[in-house]
Amino acid sequence: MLNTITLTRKERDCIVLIGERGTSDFPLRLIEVANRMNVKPPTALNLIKRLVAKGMLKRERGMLRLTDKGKAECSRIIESHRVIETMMARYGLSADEACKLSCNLDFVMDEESVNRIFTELGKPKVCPHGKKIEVVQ
Amino acid sequence: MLNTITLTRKERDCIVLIGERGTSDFPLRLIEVANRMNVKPPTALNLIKRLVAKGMLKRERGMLRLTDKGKAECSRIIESHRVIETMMARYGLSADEACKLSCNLDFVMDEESVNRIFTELGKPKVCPHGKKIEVVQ
DNA sequence: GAATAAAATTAGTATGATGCTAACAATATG
DNA sequence: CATATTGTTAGCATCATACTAATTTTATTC
Repeated sequence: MLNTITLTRKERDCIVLIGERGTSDFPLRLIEVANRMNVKPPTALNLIKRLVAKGMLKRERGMLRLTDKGKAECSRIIESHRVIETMMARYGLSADEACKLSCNLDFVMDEESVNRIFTELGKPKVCPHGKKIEVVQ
Repeated sequence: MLNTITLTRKERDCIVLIGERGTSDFPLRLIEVANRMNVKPPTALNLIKRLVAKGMLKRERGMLRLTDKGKAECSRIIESHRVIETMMARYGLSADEACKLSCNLDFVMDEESVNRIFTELGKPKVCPHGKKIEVVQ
């Protein structure tokens, strides 16, 4: 069963970007999202508006912050991402390849499936390459 | 590295459908592709035209056949599909869940990565559920 | 072979995701 | 305050997906 919350790939990338790099001290702004995603501000704005409409994101004086729902979704994605990545790495894929492929699955996989793989793998805390998840390819 | 031939998800489904069920005795026709993909004939036609343009498919008196290129691509996808599925099933996913998730990866994964997982798994000949690959969800 | 049925095709339209430029507005910063 | 930065709007474009309605083509059947 796939996850009920439907995100597009770019929405997924945006949530992970904001969730990963936007600490409470330094929340991201539109211009930074645009730059990091290699798109122009109007494109980023469009994406951001969709995430706001989906209840994932809130904007306060230009600052972009995930809502609780957005944080939960982001955590789920990152957890799924690491699980999938780790599984693939154990089967001989390079960390980068595993990461890229994982981005195609992490946001569509349901929690139950992730948990089942978790029990087999042990919960990995970091990516196989030890770096942060690269959201923008 | 992702595969250089870029297919959309529906193109992937269509190639696999034709490759799997279209034997040389009974090649599929447009109407059957439409029915099996649960779309109307014009939608199927559009898809088919794109695959013809990409050199994956040829049409002979209404019969749809994969070209050599299409056959190679289809084989690659199916092989990748089974490898990914088997890997996931070994980590506790149900056959159906593994199949669904695998459909998101099988057509974007490059041969080298597939082969690396192959060496770890042993080349599986069938899906974990022993059924044909379900292309249309 | 003509009539009918089935299949294929065209034309037109729609939606959603992604992306852009150009212009303008709002907000900071010096 | 002037300038620079940032955000926003409007308008447009492309691609994938999908539809209906109408027409044409191809098969089948009488």
